[in-house]
Amino acid sequence: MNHTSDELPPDWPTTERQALAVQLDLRTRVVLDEPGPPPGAPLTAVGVDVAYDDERDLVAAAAVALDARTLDVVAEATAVGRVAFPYVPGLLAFREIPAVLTALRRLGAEPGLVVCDGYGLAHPRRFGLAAHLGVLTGLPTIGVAKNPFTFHYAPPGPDRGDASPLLDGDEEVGRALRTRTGVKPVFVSVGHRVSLDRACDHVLALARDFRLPETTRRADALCRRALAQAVTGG
DNA sequence: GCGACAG
DNA sequence: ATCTTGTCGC
Repeated sequence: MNHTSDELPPDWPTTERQALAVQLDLRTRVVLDEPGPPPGAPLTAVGVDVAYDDERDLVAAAAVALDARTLDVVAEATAVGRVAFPYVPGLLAFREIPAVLTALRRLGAEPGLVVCDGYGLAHPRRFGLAAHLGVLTGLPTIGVAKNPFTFHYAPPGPDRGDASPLLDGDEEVGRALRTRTGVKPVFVSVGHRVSLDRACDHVLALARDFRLPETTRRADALCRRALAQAVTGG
């Protein structure tokens, strides 16, 4: 079985300067005026995540497809390759996306929604990982992050479902969403072809039993396994 | 100049 | 992201 990632996309940026230019170009193609898939209806929600071994210059990505109503796993795929870009705040997409694209190609399911680990429009140039992946694939995408990055928010109410705006100055770039009563919120932002209200509805449904959506929990576990297996061999 | 900084 | 023990709890 071939678990090696394909080569990088031909013109993948090497320098920060190139990456910035790509962001400024691609960000004009983000679609923000579609509501996205309706919550409650049949939906294949795909979680994507990436794990690293910087020592060995390895990256492992996972894509896990769930039935959004039952949270059952319906398909899985992984991809292991070389790290494509260093971690630079604001340029995370260039580090994560190549391996994620390979994993998505290998997934035997058509995603109705892709849930990313990180941000979409909540980004210094309004083009985070989730928005970038959406533009490259054409798929509806959202971002769910565990930290507020450089943004600010007033703590949402204490109950599951309570939310407050995630602010860049006075602009709402996402939402702090409480998925578990009394537990730190997650930070939701729009990627591509999904409204913020629906993004939060989907996150709440997917985070039925835990703070993080089941999509990201499954993808996180799988990419770690794939990385460990790649390092160990066999 | 200094601090902050998704994963 | 990753480095890392025990521990409390369902």
